[in-house]
Amino acid sequence: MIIEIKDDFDLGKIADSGQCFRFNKCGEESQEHYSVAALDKHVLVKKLDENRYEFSCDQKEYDSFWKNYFDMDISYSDIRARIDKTKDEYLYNASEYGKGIRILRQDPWEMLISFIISQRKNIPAIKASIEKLCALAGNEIDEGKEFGKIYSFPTPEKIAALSMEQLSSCSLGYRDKYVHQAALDVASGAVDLDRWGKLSDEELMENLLKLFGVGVKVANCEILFGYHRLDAFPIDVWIKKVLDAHYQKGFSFESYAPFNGVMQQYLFFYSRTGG
DNA sequence: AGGCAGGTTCTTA
DNA sequence: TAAGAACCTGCC
Repeated sequence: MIIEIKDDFDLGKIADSGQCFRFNKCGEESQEHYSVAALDKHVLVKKLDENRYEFSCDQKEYDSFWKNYFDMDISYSDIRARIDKTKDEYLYNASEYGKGIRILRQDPWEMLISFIISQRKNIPAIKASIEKLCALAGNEIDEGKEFGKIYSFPTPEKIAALSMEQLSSCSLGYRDKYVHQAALDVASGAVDLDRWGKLSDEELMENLLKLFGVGVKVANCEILFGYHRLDAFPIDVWIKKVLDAHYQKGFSFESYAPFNGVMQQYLFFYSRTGG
């Protein structure tokens, strides 16, 4: 089905923005489209022209899932408009360069595991580990003729039931015990990620930091990408370089609240692939 | 071959 | 309480 999207929406930039790991470009140059997997859903999205996109799902699934996943109720062009070129030219340039990025509304469980795995790994390695984990413990949700089979992201119960040997086979390295413990915590009910969504920012951060293998950076990624709290500002090596090089007097968080996380995405994407 | 990659935990003083 | 080392694995 065809969807008209007028706000910022660039699949390639979203794919490279580091917030999602099951987003893949496929097809020929002229027939380019993106394969997107989230939890137990999968869709192909193809750009037809400036504002029109073809989704491989029906209207019902778009309305009930993907519309929310792509965060279509928020205007990212309005958020970009808050940036004053005369006050922060670097951020302005980053936002122009990253125009089209949106913060996806992803699942807290999937994001928690994904970002625990992400530590001290590069993006291709993160994606490879997640795909192995999905193939090992997820369910087949799409036969994926041209791009390989697509599996759902495993439930906490499924991961909790894996042996350490099976987890190791996903190239998790020393993170295998973190993933295993997180799965046990959630499957047993000791950790209730849905309920955590109702907590204050401070309480949510406090709870996340108690999890084995979760430090400040991973917790902030979970808050921003898993809970879609757009003011969270994860500081990784790339953002640290940006802050050191361009913000010695400090980044003006107060100017962009409650959307500092969106600014973080522009800075991250710009520093990695642009200037 | 040695260093490093979207960090966190563990060990020392 | 705070630095510094250790950590899996894969890829230059």
